[in-house]
Amino acid sequence: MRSSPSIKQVAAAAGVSVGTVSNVLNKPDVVAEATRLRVNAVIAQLGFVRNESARQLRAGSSRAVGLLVIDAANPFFADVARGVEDAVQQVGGVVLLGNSAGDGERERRYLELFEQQRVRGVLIAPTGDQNPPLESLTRLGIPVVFVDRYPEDLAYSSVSVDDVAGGRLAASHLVETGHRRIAFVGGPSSLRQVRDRKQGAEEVVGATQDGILLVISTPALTTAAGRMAADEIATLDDRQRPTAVFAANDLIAIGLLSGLAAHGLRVPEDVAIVGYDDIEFAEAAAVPLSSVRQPRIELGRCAAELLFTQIRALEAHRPVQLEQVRFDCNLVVRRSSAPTAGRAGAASPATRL
Amino acid sequence: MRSSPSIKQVAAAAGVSVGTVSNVLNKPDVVAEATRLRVNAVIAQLGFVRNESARQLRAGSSRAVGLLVIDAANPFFADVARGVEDAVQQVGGVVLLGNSAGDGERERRYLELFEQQRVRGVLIAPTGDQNPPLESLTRLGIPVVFVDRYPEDLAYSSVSVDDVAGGRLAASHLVETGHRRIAFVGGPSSLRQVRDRKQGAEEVVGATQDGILLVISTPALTTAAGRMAADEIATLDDRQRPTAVFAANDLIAIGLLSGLAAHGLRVPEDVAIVGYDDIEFAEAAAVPLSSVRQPRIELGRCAAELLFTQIRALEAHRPVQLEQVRFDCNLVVRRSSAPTAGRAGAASPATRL
DNA sequence: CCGTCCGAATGAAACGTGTCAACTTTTTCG
DNA sequence: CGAAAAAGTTGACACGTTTCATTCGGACGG
Repeated sequence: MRSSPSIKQVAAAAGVSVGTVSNVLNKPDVVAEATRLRVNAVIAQLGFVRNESARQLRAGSSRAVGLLVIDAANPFFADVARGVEDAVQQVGGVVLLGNSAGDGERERRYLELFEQQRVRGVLIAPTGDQNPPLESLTRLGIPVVFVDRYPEDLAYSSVSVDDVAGGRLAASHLVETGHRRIAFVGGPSSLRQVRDRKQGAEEVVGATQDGILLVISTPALTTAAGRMAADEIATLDDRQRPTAVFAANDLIAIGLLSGLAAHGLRVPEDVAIVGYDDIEFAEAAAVPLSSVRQPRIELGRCAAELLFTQIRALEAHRPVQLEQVRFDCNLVVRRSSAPTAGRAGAASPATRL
Repeated sequence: MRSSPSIKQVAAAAGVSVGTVSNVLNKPDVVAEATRLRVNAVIAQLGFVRNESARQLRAGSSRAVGLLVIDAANPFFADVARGVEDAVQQVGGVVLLGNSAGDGERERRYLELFEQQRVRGVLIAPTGDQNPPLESLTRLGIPVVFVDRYPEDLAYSSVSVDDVAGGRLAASHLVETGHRRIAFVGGPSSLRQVRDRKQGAEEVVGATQDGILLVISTPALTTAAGRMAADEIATLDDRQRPTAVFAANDLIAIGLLSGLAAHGLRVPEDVAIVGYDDIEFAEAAAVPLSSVRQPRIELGRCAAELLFTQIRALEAHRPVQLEQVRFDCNLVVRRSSAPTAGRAGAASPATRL
């Protein structure tokens, strides 16, 4: 057999009209029990599968929500996606997951796809510097919510974490434990997350008398990039080398960890490290990683909720209320940034483990 | 504005017929240049976005491929997904990613969704013991390829790795480095991957004179489950405790690692560990993890290719050739299973590091 | 000048579903 | 028992696109 029977064939086989079959499918309570059972039996027997395209064409709305992330392989976004999926499943929807891989072109292609599919709404972690092309979506009446990014023009709802504060948190910790030569490792700087975290660190380090912040740019937020950055750090002579690194991302941090180890540099004795995101693997890393924790799953779930309220408002023809939700982040200190004997922590009373 | 103009409105605005607009969209070369430019201008000006549902309804085929994995948060499957996505993108398709989370019910729901969407094909890493309900798909003429699972009835194409061999590889290594009390940690046993890996280990351990394989079942292949298994191992007294563990999965292995450390047990001195998958984080783990490496991305890419050949065959009304591709796996030895002084490795000449 | 052929454009017919006013049957109640 | 209300069912139309047989207007060859 090649294709599913249509509603019409089901109707014929069950001896009812197409309208009745449609009702069995969508409003089972308005059709008499006997009829409903008979139709359902025929449906099962014929192996009928409703054609979602036709449904959508007629009904004018899909059940899908588009989610576009920067890096689907990053456990941080995997967790965000899980939060989104949980929330969307609960209301009977489905998630179309796109991976822009930090590439504006791929981002654009996915958005176009979402438009053509007439998704109910879009959740996006934008990759580029300025907003991606979303006008077309809004013209179609498709609401958009930013994830992990605060839209400076406030034209969209958003769920985010204050990355500048996170950067400050990480840098303060390093400064307080006695570090003065600190490096920031991350990139590309087209990512706002990266810029904000760096800025936070700059503020803190700049406020010290003698602190200095080196910046090592990477092409992406991956372990491979972290390993390359480690090579760079290792080539510096002892006086130039930072005693601590703030990585824009746990993947970078983990790459640094193994890269530095390969060069015979110890963490935290020679170089302390603080990462960002507190992904599951941070705790289990070669040296348990200090990291700025974000509520990953909650971030996704909340973004989905925000999207739902917008969708409901649109459907009820009520005015759409934009909303900016900011979650708190907090620092989880582990061994990778533990104070060591050689470098007394100014603000930490206990200097040895 | 609320909804995109239809092809009809574009046609009216451009002073042509709908058929011509459709041609501009799909066969630009059959329409005169002047007309084409004019129509394209109108499309841009009106912000027309093609309705994919309508296209699909009429054309009868979608451009989507369904991918259903057991755990989207597992970096192994994230990499498989990347391989799939690469291949699908190349031919202008899109991927619908589903996460069964090891739950047969969710698996069923996603398959139903894929059917309703009339996806072009389905790639599935089945969760349950027997085959998931795929008859409906084949009835619809939607080809299915198994990923990371060999279908014993050979009713579907598949891309997999010989997990029994992988299990033997891991266990042999442990036996050769002198271990006799070995534990297998993993579950649920409804997963064939788990059963096969265990079987491979059993074969090897059973072939020794004095070897013994403990089995510790876990509810899932997650770090949390690994940590719980570590608790169990830690409560055993020294004589009962295995000197080595073969984890069904790197996530389990990483969980074990941190769990054992929390109980003061050293890896590999007290307990050696070998994992499975060789995910990116295995190398960077607290103790670099020995692991059975699978070609993750290649697995996904190959599965997609297999699916494409089936789709092409179906479209050309040629008979479909099923194909079973098996990739090799190999063992990557790192510190977590390095031989230690206390336990001379029978087959390894150097017993100390 | 006629017949042919060719590129270009047309317009109507599907595709499978949801909707809804209209119709029929059954139930209720005075 | 009959009228009115309720419950159940019908059938035609619309959604936006693709497809394809048809038409149109010229160019070309004889």
